[in-house]
Amino acid sequence: MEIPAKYDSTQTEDKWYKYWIENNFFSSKPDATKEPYTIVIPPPNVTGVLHMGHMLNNTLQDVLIRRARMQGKNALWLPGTDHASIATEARVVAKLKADGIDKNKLTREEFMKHAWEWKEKHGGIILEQLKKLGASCDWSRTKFTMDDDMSESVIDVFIDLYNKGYIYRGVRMVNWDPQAKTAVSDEEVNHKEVKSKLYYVRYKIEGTNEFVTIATTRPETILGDTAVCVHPEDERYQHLKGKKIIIPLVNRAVPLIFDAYVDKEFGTGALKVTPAHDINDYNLGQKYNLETIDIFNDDGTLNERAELFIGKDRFVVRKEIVKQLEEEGFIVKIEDYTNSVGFSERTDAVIEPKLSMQWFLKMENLVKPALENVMNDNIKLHPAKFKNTYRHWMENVKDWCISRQLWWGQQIPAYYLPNNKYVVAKSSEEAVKLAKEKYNLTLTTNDIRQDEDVLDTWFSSWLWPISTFDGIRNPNNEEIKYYYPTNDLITAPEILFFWVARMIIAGYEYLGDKPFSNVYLTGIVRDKLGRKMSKSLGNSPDPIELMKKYGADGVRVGMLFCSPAGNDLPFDESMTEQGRNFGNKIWNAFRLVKNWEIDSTIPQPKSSEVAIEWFDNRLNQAIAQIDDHFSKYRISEALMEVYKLFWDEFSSWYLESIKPAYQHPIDKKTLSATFGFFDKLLKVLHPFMPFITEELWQYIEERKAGESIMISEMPKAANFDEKIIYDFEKAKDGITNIRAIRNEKNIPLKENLALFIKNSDNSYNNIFDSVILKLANLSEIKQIDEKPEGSVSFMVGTIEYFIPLGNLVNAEEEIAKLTEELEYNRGFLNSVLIKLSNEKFVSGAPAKVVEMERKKLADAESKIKSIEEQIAGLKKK
RNA sequence: GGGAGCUUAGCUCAGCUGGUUCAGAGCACCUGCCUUACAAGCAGGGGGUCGCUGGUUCGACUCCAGCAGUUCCCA
Repeated sequence: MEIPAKYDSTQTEDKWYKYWIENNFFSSKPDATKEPYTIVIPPPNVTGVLHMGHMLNNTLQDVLIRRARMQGKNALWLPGTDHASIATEARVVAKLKADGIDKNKLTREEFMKHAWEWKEKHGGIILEQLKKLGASCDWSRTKFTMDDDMSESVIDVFIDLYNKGYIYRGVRMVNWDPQAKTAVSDEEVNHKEVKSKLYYVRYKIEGTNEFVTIATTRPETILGDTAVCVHPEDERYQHLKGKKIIIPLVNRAVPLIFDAYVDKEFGTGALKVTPAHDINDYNLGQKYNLETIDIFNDDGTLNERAELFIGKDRFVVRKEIVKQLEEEGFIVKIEDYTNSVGFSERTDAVIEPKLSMQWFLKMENLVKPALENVMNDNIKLHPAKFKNTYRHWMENVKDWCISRQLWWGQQIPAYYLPNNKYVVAKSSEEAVKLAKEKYNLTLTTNDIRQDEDVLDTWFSSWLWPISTFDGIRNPNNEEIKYYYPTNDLITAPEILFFWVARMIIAGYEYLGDKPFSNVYLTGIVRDKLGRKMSKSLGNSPDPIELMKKYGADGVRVGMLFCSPAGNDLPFDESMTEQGRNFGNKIWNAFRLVKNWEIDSTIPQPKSSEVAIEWFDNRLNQAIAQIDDHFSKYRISEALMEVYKLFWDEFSSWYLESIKPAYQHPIDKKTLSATFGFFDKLLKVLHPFMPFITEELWQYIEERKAGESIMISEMPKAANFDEKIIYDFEKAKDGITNIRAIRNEKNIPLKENLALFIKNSDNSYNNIFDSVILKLANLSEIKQIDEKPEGSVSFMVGTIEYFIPLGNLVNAEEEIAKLTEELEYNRGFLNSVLIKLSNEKFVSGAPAKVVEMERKKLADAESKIKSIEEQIAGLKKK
């Protein structure tokens, strides 16, 4: 097989991906004889397109899954998407609008038809994109959170939790998006610093001519005020105890209450209280039993309860009411002010805290096993620092608002009855039956009305590791029993609470077991300036373009290089370049080896024999280190280990050691050992760089149909001899020193040099002399007792090396160099002496440490002695 | 305002339960090389008072306290 001079990723990636698919390598079925290894994908938003965060996240998953597969496990990576109710519905509404269709004119059924059409057409792009990355998901199992079985699981869970008393309906302050006309979760609110005004408004005190002045950023809510609050110890207001306050414009008399919640220093120390439109005011309202006046419609306009400005938008009213307050003398002053305002993540509308009837899930009890099993490491978070955050959240958990005022999603299975009660049932027929049982009502399905709202998307995805295996509807089915608990979950810390934690809760509630054993939290991909990558900033490269340019392997490696778990990843294209360069290096190393002529009659050179012995040990050592990194989820460090192993150890040292002279053949033994190494290296590399490793592995020898590196066995770490590795390091040191001397003295590599070694303490091991001879291009290596004349020298440990250079040696330069070294060693010796003369050190430190210091002392003394001798020798001349 | 984390080379990060010449890696940088595997490369090299101040200890990058800066979470 002829091998192209350049690696072209565009020629290989699609080819091998197709090959893997055709051979069903990604598919997994329960198999009791094999250990399962399972990852469920964090389902991307069905409207989404691949961004850099997905790239990082899915690369990590693919690395883990490919490695597990090669370790002989039954590896399953289960893919899918979630229905993202708000995002998708917004997208569909916008599309309809563009087509001239108003959502409000459609029935629910009509709208859903449009939405499904949109989903079939545009959803799932992201999964196709993942294939470009090489993702080895079992595509036959692709799930969607609104698939019939998945939806049924969600509804079953709702009904079950309701029947257990965990779900209730209640009025609560929620984050209201007046544009999308739905409640959104805390996580879907972005807080931004906004320049606004602080309005000082005076409220008359009933029955007096006195006023109390409050400060507010939202004067339009004055119409909903039902109290004024001051600090109980604020002397300015003591005399007003028991008085009523008159709300301007609407002339409503409200109580003055005293509560330490108020900050005496802020504004005037007097706070207007609007329980319907501010969460803190709401709490005060609860505490003091205040009236609650909700003055807003769902779209953010004022309603009749406001009495004034009815039908006008909240921001219009803000301007108009200030004008009117000014005219009527209520405004004291207006200051510039910066405050934090919540915006909807989806529509960017200003969030309105709003009281509304919603469905809630009681969290207090459900949370207990989820907290406990993370704290005791039954479920491990990587990095572990997230345990703190997790605990903090779980200990302060609030009830989960699970209803959304949307259509796209699972409709809440609650049915309202004519008697103003409701029942929760799987179908309207069952609801009718329940109504009969519970309230003795004889009804038809036409007499009842199902709740309009849908469930929060997270109320689907929290079941993901269970429902994808049908474990809610059939908790004893073969699949769930085999694959659950899954092994690793790879996701972003941002969703630790509202997805990961909730999956853990659901896992313990429904299967009595954790959903996964390890959670690997990735960092956030940022640009060079440290900004989060986002569409609106336009600072994110297109991953598909990036893969075209650098190859999927290159991008994978580039992303992993600087992404230790939990650390943000400041992305720069130069990293993918480095990844591509690595691929190039592997390619060329392979070409070198592949193109050697073999001559089975020539004997194996000594240098090759020892180099093979060394690399075999070094390889096993590296594999052990890589295993260790993986066991600690240090994926980027595992990659770095492979990178250095291949580039430095294998290419720069091993291949150079065994490389035959130009146009000379290689012996059989060496070549076959080298291909053996290559085979192992490619396997270790495969999880990181699946495409190029497959391409090259197929080049090593003719493979049969259906053979692939991705289903081959991952090399296991064998024992290794540290002494050999150590001796080779010393040999490298020697070679490097000689090369430096060549550099410095401008001696070309072609010119032979001799090397003399003075081995006074007999610690020199000559095992790698043949390699040194070859790589440093020496004519001889000789052990001597007396240093030779006219030579430059260097030391490795306590061994002295000399290279005779005749008149190339500049005595002055040598003396200067040696003197500097002498100074350093004397200083070092001194520090050791101080330590050893310290009585407390000698008696206090462990014997081993003291012994080490004695050895350092002896070594330093011998070094100093030989340097001094050398200097004396040079000076004699 | 409450909580957690981080601060080591120009950049991104390792450095486990204090003790080998322990101050590391990759990239970037500098010098010399187009040496027929690879210039997307080869060979060699420089660079850090481990945020600051104290404490514990024979010994601190490592443990403790305070301070400063920074990030995140919650409010």
